[in-house]
Amino acid sequence: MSIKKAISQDISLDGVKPAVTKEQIVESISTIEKSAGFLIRIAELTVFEELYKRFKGGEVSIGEFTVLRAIGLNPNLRQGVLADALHIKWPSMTKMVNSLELRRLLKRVVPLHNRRSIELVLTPEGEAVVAEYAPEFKNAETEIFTTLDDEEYLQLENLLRKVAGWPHK
Amino acid sequence: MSIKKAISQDISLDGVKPAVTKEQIVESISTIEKSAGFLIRIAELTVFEELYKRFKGGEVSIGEFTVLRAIGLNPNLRQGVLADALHIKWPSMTKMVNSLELRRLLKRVVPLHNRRSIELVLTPEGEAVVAEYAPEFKNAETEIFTTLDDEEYLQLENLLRKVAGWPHK
DNA sequence: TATTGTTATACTCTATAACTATA
DNA sequence: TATAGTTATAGAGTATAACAATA
Repeated sequence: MSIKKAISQDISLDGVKPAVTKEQIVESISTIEKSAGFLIRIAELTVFEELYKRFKGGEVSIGEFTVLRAIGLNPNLRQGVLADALHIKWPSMTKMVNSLELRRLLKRVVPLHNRRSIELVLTPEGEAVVAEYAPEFKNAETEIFTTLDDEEYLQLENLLRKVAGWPHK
Repeated sequence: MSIKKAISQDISLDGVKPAVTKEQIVESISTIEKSAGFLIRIAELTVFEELYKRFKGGEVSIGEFTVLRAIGLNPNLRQGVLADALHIKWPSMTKMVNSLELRRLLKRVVPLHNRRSIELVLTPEGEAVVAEYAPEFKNAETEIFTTLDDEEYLQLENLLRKVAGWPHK
């Protein structure tokens, strides 16, 4: 149930005055939301829930799609570098890459000049999966950010880049 | 290892030309980051990692602190309303509240006018925990958002509110 | 019959440390 | 000795459905 639905139901509960009024909730929100860190968490969950709807039951998870797309954009990206860039722990990345390799969506390549390292490339099947789900991802984004106009979207993007330590304007 | 360290190590690897150059990484970042949804995820992980450092080994987890603080700000908040507001599933909230109640940090109160519902209030011990960790949380925020000036911080806050569907300007 | 919360189960994700192979 | 990745393990968090109590 959504917070909005919960609130509207609460304030009309059986005609009895509720313990928590809409005004109290909004007040609490105003207080809690002073923390941008908290808001990032809530926004992230909002994004996840929207993406989850579109990816569940599909061929790849949201995380797997993100990894595959990153590899598609950066063929021969080193596994550890990719893990660090996406904030995925190395053991988790190993497991994910194992699974994706078993499903023939990517290949591990060991370069001659440094046989400790592993580079990742998509198979044609992997590229097909990226192509298939990219529109879903895009549509989810459109849905998530409907409340922002173009300028606000770009502003948000740039501010988040700064927070994450990525290149920005 | 941080992405920056990984990159700097990679490009100077044994004096051998690496398969992935810094320029390629930056290029990939520029492409991937077109997605604000993805960036919210990365920013959220950045926030989490900073908070995690400060909360690990402590009396409460980050999630528990967030719940306790919300209850402190909103005494007698209904359990389900709180769960929805924080995007925590009801079964998870039940388990967390069980644990917090066992540790005497909060109390469940069943109101007379609706004995299905459960209201939450902090115990004095719970209030002490909130008071103890609130500065840690604040300091983490300061650390996380050093790259933003005051105006940018407020902008980010407002944009995230819009995305999350919370009240905004 | 709808609401509120709990239980049970299975699954994913994560953190951590110990390990192998290579440089 | 340092780097790159893997394995093993234990814990936290989540989704889902079935359940009980109350309205």
